[in-house]
Amino acid sequence: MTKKLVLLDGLALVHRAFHALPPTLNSPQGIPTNAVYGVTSVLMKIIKDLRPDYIAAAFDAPGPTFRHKEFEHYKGTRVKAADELYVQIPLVQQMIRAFGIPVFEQPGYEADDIIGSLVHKVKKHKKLQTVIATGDLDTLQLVDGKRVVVFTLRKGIADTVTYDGSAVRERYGLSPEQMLDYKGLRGDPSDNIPGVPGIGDKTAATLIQRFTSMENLYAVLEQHEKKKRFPEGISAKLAEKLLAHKDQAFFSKRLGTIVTNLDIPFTLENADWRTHLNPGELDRTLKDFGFFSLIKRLGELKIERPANDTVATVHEPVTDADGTLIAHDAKPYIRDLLVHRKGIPPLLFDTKVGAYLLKPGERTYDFEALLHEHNIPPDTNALHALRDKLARNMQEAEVMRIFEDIEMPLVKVLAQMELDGISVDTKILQRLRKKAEDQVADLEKKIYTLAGGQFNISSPQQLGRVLFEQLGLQGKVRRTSGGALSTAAPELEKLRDAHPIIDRIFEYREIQKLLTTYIEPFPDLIGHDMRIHTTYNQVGAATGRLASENPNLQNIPVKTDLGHEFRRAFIAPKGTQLVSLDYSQLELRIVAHIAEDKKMMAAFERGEDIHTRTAAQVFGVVPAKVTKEMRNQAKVLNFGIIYGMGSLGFARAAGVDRAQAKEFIDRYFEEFSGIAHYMEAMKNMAYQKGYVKTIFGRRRPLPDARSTMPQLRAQAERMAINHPVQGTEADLIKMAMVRIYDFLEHKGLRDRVRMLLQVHDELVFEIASDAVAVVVPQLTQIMESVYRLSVPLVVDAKAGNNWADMHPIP
DNA sequence: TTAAGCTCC
DNA sequence: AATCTGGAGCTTAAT
Repeated sequence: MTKKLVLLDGLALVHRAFHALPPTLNSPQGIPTNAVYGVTSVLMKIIKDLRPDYIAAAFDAPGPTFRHKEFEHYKGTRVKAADELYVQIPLVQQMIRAFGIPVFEQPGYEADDIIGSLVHKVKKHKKLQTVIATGDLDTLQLVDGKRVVVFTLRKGIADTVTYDGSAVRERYGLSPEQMLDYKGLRGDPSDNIPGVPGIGDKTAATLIQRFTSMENLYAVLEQHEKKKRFPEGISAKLAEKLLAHKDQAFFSKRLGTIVTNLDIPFTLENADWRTHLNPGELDRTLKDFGFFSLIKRLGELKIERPANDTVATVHEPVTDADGTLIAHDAKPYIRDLLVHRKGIPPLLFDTKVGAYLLKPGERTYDFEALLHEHNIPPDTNALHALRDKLARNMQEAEVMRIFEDIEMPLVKVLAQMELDGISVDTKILQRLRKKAEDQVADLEKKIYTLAGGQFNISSPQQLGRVLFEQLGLQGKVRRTSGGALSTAAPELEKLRDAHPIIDRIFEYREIQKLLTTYIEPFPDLIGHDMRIHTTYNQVGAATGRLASENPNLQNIPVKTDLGHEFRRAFIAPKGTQLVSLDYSQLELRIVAHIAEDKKMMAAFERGEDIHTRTAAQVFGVVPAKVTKEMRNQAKVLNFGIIYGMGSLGFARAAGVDRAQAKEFIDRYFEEFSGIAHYMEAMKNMAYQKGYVKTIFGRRRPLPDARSTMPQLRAQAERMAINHPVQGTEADLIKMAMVRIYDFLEHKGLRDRVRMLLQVHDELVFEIASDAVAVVVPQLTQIMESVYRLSVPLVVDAKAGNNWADMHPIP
């Protein structure tokens, strides 16, 4: 049996209802309720006509600024009307909840984005039809045949129309995906999407019908541009208009694209409204509003609790064992509680994180798969049963302390960081985009000239042909696994002197990367709060590190000039400072501690530059005699150790021959014998026990340490050497994050100090300017004393108005 | 979907 | 003869 999910676009329905009904309706308390009445009426019509099994509502979250239409509306002349509308929103939400329907809002995003993400999320359920109920047509791009349709109000609230895939084609002559191309050209004034000036409904539709997409349209136009003869039906004037506003058109398309990857705490269970509906409460709510006619209509609907045959397994969060909140992936749920300023349960048991601690490195921790793995029947008790099983296994694996003291308290911290987001200056972004685009275009031309023809520079295959065949460049270039000569940076580096095209390719790649990965997608990722909200994946990295996604804010460029300029777009809002606190040489300090290496410990104890000291030891000179080159080779050596590098790898990285590399490494292990011993000990442990662990007990299973395949075994051994170091680093900074959060909460500083980002050994804060001087030393102190190692932990503090221009704080 | 490439720590 | 330093995410081209 196909089930039906209805997604309500809350604000769109409110708008329609508000303007369709006379503003004379008032609650007994005198609050205007015409929109509440209208939405309730529409909702009952939806229930009657569509008979949905599941319903969820999405609202545009109120924020300090609105990016699109709301802001314009608000600024406009209808402030009074807007007030009367906005005051009803909480009431509408109250009414929707009274029907047992969950309400979702996410600061920084529009209801469309939430709906898009929910549509995306339920896609895997083949036997589910999704109906988007809205007052406007922005969501037509989400339509998918008959499986995702849009149900909209045409006029007033009684006249409705449903768009499935064929209805969209019939009405616009375009497929749902093409609605985006259409909008890109046509624009949408109500959404502040510019489009191409002078192109309206008709032209936009005709062009996309004929050329299928904007990409294709522009490809054709640009080919014809040189000949100054345009395809039939496209006048020179029209072509000129289109070409002149190409950037704006693509920007508009992007602007109009609905986000589909938000992490919303939605499950089909919590959208199972008939189960959650409390008839007495609904009745009372309707009476409170004075909607007596609706109470009568409600009776005619004959709403019944559904039989227990839901599509998915029950794993809605539940509150136990003593006020503990049990959930499989609790963070979205916690985020929701934080948004609505509800209390956070003091104890948490996240089964997803538990499963991860027991088996880090799995690709997914799917709830159903875990039940299967642990032989738990998928019934209403499944979540409890899984919790019990995981708890026992965690006790046994001795990871309970990590779970309870680090990972569970961290969930709330991450949820708050994700909600806060980091402020972005879109003007800087736009300026940089122009600059980068110009540079890329310029480089393209130069590369084509040098190559003697056009080709796709981004295609390694085509680039390889140009370099190695057409230009006949030669060198000790490695091959890719596919057998072709590699065009990766270290290989091209070898050809640098052979041809001027190589340098241009390096520049092209750098700028192209910055453009496509960071600059171009960012406008879409910025919420109406003008902030970027990343998501932290707590179960993504096998060593215990966090991963940042959508977007990844842990790999924002820093080394190159252009990358540095990009960082300038991450700003501290007025009256605040961005403050970065990073652990100095954290991984090497951990190595010194775990390996109990006397010389390395002594160097850190004395506050020496560790790479200079290493060079002094290895090369047998006093530190004052260490040259830049020596220090650099020592640095490569130090980091190589952490990663389990061999002599060949070191030779390559340090630019010495193999014999010399071996000599250096031998000297290193002679001098730092503790480290040599540590490495052997970890390989042994992996072989004997099948796992290694951090100083806090976080495990990493390494079954391949016993493999008979040398390749696999060597890799497992390198992981064995690296995990205790990288994993301990992760443990330490996570502990620091929890302590800092508790400190800020306890001191009532949460409004003035926000922890925004974690970048493995660095924390970035937004701090009220007048609090910086007092708070930063306190934060530094917490980080440095988070755990006592046999070497001191040192934190460097920097502050500034953006993430690029920061000055050290003493 | 995978491979190749680049970004970060 | 060759031997690929750990941990991530994201984009493009090619399949």
